[in-house]
Amino acid sequence: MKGATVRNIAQESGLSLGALRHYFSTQDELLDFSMDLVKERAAARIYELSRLEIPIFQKALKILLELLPTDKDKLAEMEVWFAFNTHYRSSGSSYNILNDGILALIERMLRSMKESGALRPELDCELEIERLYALIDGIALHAYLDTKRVDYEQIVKLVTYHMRSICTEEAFS
Amino acid sequence: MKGATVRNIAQESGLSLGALRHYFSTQDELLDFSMDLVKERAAARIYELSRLEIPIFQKALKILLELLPTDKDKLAEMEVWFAFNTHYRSSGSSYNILNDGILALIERMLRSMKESGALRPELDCELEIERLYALIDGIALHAYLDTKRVDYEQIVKLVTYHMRSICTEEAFS
DNA sequence: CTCCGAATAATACAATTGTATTATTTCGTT
DNA sequence: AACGAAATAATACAATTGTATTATTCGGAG
Repeated sequence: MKGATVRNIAQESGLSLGALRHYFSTQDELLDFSMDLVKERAAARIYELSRLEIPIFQKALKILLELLPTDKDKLAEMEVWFAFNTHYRSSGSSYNILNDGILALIERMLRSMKESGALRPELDCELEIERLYALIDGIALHAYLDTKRVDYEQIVKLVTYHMRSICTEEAFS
Repeated sequence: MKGATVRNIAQESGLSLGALRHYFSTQDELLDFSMDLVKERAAARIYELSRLEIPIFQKALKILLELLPTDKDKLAEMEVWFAFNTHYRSSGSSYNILNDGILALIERMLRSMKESGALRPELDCELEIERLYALIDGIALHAYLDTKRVDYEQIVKLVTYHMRSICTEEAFS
């Protein structure tokens, strides 16, 4: 957040301090708005993905890879997300950073896979939801912290490996 | 980092500005030292765990649960860790926050489990290391972000579930 | 065209904060 | 006891920053 001063934001957007203040009377308002914007965009991206009509295993992989920071843009987005999160935590703001919709997306995905028989029948669906959710965010965290080690190829390998381990043979053949 | 001002730290430690400055001539020095301290303590805790002499499955569970924020203290430590991480990223400091030794610990753990036959033979050990590492940090992240949902019970259930899924039947009977 | 409010700009103000300076105290050594 | 260096304290200074104030410009409705 070091650079997210009102003056910097004003300059970068080509406005003066007064002009910017006309729309956002306080810095917190400005930051809240920005975070809402990021969340809206992410939600829209996720929604689009969930409406794809392709084979279930490929679709699952595609969705999961879209959730992960597999390119510079998403990596930067994640950087921002973490910065905001830390800021809100330490500033005691009441802003709720949660609910990015990823959990709900993963839940729908796995339930539909279970329904269609793509999920191995002996698995506990509830726990698989939590496990996949944690795994995805863990990979995201590692990609964010150590991009060299957890690069794109590694991410694909890991996600594919996990999905294979919970799917029936027929689902990805 | 909002409250980590030189003045606050001086006051909380019962020193004056000048006294504190006698030991740390700059704020960055002070923060670097603090982070090193946190890392040292974590490393010591991890080292102790790795020397335990108990059955391999119980030992693995014990170690993994120790790595996770299963109590207020470790949760607070994680909060600090994230705050520092974000600070260092945005301040352009050259401090290297990486290498907490967790990856090395998990690698040793899984390799010894593979050696002793506790790991299911059909699994890819390299990928299982990365998967478990990501899963642990993902659970940690979720516990940090949403303590209500990912509480102690949930953490135990998830970790146990995953370890069972990669261990042979004999390993945890 | 005129007028009025929105939009923008420039400047000011107070608070915080990192760092520097200077003076004073403490304490072990000779 | 005396000296000197380390330790501590108090104060000062400059920079940054959020916010407030005031003035000016713009653009459309009447």
